[in-house]
Amino acid sequence: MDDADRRILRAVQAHPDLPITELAEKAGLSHTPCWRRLKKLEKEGIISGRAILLDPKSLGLVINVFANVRLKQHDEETLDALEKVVHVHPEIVEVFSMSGSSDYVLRVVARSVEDYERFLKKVLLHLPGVSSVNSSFALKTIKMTTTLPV
Amino acid sequence: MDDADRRILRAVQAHPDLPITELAEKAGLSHTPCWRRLKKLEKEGIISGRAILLDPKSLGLVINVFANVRLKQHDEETLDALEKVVHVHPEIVEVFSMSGSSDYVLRVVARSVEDYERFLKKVLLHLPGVSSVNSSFALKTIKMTTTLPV
DNA sequence: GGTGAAAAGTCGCCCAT
DNA sequence: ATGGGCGACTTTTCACC
Repeated sequence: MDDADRRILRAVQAHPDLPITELAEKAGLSHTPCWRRLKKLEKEGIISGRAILLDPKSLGLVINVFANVRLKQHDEETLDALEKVVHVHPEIVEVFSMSGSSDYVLRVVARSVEDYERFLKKVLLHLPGVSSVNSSFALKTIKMTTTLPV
Repeated sequence: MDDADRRILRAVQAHPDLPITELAEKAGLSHTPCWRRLKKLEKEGIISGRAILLDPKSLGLVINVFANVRLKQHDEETLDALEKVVHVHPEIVEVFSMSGSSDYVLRVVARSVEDYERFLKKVLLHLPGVSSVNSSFALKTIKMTTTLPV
């Protein structure tokens, strides 16, 4: 990864659906080397994929909750089970294991507070090893980006 | 938005760079109506855009922090100023205004704990109206998706 | 790395149904 | 609202500087 690679990454992040020729232009290269580098970045996994971004509001997903989860057991099986099962639920969009007072923080999207409450009772509280879930509601999404600083 | 639209959205989310013909197939339509619906979904803003996803680890961005921000002032100017200035810093990838004990939660990426500490001192603590910042470090990213349930 | 060009595949939009 | 098809454009590959 040299500076040209970084310039390419900055350009694709800012303009994900620009044709290679224009991308190359923005990165200060011509199309072939730019394409070669792009492929290399994909193969190496530095570019991990592409995504379509949907507008949560349009889908009625107006509720964003941070669920702070504490466990009663911390054995490996319990952790592995939990870390696997969160992938099954599309309402859970982010999961981090944490230092400090929570064991995990999950970001959960929902259509309404009632919806979230149902999800909390039916799913979150029954995740492997969970002892308590402390929910913080977002009032508004101020910023939300997939663009990383390179 | 009918059921065909939802099938399309599910298909593009799961396979963002599939050619329209195959997408249409997965959604149970043929290419033209699928294409028209996709365009409509984009125009209506339900599809808000595309993105390239980079692997944070490959970029050295191994530190993920939730910064819980409290304000000393809650007047409109302060809030507006803060909500604008977070867009200037690419290290801040998510910002939510919150109910409960924090006014804002920011997710911040960094290359190291020292890096984060610098950012905390130089930027976060000087954001408009901030009285305190409580940082929780993620030990590991378990799940992180842009795919929404439709 | 850059140039140019040509092959393969998609897309965007027309049509007829 | 669906399916077919065609020209325009991109992506991808190549040979060569």
